Amino acid sequence: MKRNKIKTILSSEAARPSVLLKGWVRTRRDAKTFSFIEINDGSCLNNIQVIADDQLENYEQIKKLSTGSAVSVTGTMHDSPGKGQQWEIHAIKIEIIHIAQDDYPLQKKRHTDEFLRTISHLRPRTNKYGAAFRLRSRLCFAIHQFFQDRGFTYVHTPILTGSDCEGAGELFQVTTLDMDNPPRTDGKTDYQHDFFGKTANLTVSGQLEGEMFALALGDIYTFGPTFRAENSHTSRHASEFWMVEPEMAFCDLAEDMDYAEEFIKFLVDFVMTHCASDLALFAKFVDKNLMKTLETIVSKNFIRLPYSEAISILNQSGKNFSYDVFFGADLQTEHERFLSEEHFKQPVIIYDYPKTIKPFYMRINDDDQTVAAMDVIVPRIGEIIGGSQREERLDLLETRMDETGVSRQDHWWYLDSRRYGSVPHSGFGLGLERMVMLVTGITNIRDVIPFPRTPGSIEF
RNA sequence: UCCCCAGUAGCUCAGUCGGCAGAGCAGGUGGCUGUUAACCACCGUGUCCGUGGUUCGAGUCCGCGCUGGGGAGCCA
Repeated sequence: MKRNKIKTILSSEAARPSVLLKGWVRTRRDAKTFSFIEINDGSCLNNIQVIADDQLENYEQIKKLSTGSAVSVTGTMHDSPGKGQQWEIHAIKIEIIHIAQDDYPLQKKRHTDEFLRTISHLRPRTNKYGAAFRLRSRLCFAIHQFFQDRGFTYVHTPILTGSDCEGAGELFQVTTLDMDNPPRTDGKTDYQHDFFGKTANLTVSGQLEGEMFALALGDIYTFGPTFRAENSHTSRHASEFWMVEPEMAFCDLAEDMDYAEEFIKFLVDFVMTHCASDLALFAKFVDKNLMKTLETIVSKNFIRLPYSEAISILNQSGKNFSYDVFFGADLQTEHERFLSEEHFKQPVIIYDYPKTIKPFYMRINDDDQTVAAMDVIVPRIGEIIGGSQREERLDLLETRMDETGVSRQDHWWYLDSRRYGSVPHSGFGLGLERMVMLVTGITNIRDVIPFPRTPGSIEF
């Protein structure tokens, strides 16, 4: 007999004559002639209650089942007379697979997130983290569905890269050289002897390679791990995270913003529809306003605000910001929070930023002062999407590269795309973890990554 | 990298003015009960983060360090 998942059993319309469950004991309570055992198998948030009668041949062993122990239960399904559940299982046979040691760190009460981070290998066994990682999985599925339904091609851009000047944060270097005794030329490490014959790094973005495929396959997306060696200790940054980067040919900035808004709404609506019970946990224990926030995102059109107007609103707000606001200044966290959380109280897309604060590949607008860039700002999270229309005009792109100190020689292949059938195209990047944070209300990125990597921390 | 806060039992935390180290939960034993973070009684638990100093005396005050957290910068 194949095992039944608890999710399937609990959602049954009618009682089944025979079930086989395998899972872990969450809690056990003894009655006079039987024992209540609550079992969880990870298929859903809820436990199933098993009634173990003292007539079972191994009842003395069953009474020793501690929290965390693994069991296999064969039994019959019945309406539960107790409160809190529709169904329960009357055990015919309980096979003890393993009894957890009594120093099992997870208790039948609330733990702090900080403590659970020190036991990342066990925390997915808790309600909250189980829900978070199930939800993360569903969100990844939804990301693929959104793009596949719209005819996008999934492209695997490289994780090892020879490019070292994309300007998106600090890079992790990858080498096979003997770090205690590297080959040297003129006193400096000679990377001609390294594995690839030059320096190599972990990717900080698949965008440039993604553009090459958009200019061949039309609409593409990348979705994979991304690495930043920035020494930042905040609740929103990790050294290893996942990023989704769609890239669309024949697409301008307005259409790019349309896609970004439609995408976020699709993902939020998807989890509201398909992850209702897990979401309910977050709405109850993590963020009381969660459902209201999500409904706002799905129902309201995102505000679209040129950067110059954002500057005006900030200057007229009467707020005393720590950082000055003027045309040419990068928007700080306090400014973004004011706009999305206080002024508009909903997602805002800010676009047409000054070229001086944006990278070389963004398309210059006719005013020659701004570029066709856009950031999607959401309450509580801040920037969740950053994107732009790309500069498709070879001469303007080369000028921008020279201005910003990006090597034309190293990017010869990138420039080739502007020589052979160059077309307007656009794309954006969405941080998966920030999306998980948005839909769960979890405030620390370390709690939405199974085994998070941050500066000074790579246990597990 | 900068600013702020914290570190006491397995976990969550209290510890007053510098004067014998505490509670709840978890664990153990017994009892009770179609129970729901079950309940009741009893029992055990310490490098008070480390280090140096002030003091008759430091968990408590001071210096340095480590670890964790919050915020900023940078960004997704």
